[in-house]
Amino acid sequence: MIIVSEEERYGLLISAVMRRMCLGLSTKLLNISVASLCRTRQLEKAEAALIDGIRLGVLPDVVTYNILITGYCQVVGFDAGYHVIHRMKEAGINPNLITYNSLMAGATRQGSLACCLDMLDEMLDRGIVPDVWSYNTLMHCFFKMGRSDEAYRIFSEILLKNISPCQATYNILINGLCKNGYIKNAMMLFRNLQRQGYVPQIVTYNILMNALCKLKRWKGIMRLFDEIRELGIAPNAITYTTAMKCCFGSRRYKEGLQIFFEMKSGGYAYDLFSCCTIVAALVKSGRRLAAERCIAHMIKIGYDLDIASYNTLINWHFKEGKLEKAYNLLGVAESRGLDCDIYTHTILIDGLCKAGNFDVAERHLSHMKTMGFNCLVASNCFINSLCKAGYIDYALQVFNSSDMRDSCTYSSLVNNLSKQRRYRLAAQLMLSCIRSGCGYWHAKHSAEALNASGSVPMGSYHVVSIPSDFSL
DNA sequence: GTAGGGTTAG
Repeated sequence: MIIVSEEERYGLLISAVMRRMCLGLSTKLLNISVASLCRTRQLEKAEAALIDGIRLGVLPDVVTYNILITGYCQVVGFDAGYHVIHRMKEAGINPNLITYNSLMAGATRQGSLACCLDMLDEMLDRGIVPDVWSYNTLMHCFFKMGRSDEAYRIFSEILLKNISPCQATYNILINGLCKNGYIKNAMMLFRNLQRQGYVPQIVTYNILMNALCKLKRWKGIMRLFDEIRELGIAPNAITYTTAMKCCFGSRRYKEGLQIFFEMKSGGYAYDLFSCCTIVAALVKSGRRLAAERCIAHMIKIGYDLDIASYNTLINWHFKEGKLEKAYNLLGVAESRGLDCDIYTHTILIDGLCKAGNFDVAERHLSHMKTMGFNCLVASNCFINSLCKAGYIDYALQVFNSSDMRDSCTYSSLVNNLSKQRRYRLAAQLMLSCIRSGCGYWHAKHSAEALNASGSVPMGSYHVVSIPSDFSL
């Protein structure tokens, strides 16, 4: 038996407490550093920090592993995140509610409903009670997969189980309804909630504004935008970007730029998203100098450009007729490991067509098809440029050999056929456009074509004068 | 853990 004095006993006690305090503090510090590395996608460094910690006697806890799981899910994918659970078990740490919620979020991000449901099952098997966030995430996952009915069932389950929905629950519900085409229902739900005293967040307004933007409902958006200000809710960069996009999308460049100036004068740092929105609009409306100024700003700030930003800049070079610069920039994007997406290919094809390089454009179009991309817009660019360059019969061949068409496809053909006074064919195409449910567009030549062909009663459409020397 | 950017016709 070792005899220790009273003094020694106190000393040992104090040192144990100190060690524990130190350990607690250090694990917390370790977690902060791992979290910050994971947030900046530096997983290898996060792992190195973990190893260093263990070497120094600082053991990771459940929080450390949960942070790692979130990081792996975000950077690599769900499987990599799930793998961390095995490491937790080896370290003798049990996964908790946050572990499974993070994994469900990871599964949702990559659109895997099966994994999301598996995580819920595993959670229940372990006797962990899901919270509002588990249900929020599951609801989000169902909506993301287009399964609105089941998503709504999860919302009902939240209420049935007497779990209090949080702000995000309603946001996810409203967003899910909007993204699945139930914008009217989402709007009604929003107004009903407001009548019941629900105070919407800026996120809620952003979701609704974005939904109306897709419908090109400019007035509706502006009403919401005014409402935000009346309620004293502070708009953020997303609100401004969405409002601007809607203005630009409906060709209200003046109003869009006004919002941009309001954002600037309000001291909002305009980020990469808003920069791309503005540059794209300036390029499209031919405001060359303003576009250049904005691009110079983008470069000066030193944003970490992603593929969408490169697409914006590549498109700018093409519109300026600088093909070589466009290709160089594409090379830069690829060398940075960024994958070209549907926009990149479409922009390339459009750029090639506008430069009159139809052979290469056509080859790239078939290459795009073999890669499994949806080529509707790219094909429309090809058809439209062929028409404008006078190769309208070849454009018709391309049109007839493909079943991909929308109102843009018809619009290009009808307008250009009408310009060549080939009204009969133009009218036929226009009617088949309307019959196929592609929608209708307002164009001088389309109306001419219809009126001239006598296919529909005069006055049904926007009527314009018909050339006096016209004959069918 | 919920919201925003980039491509075609008129």
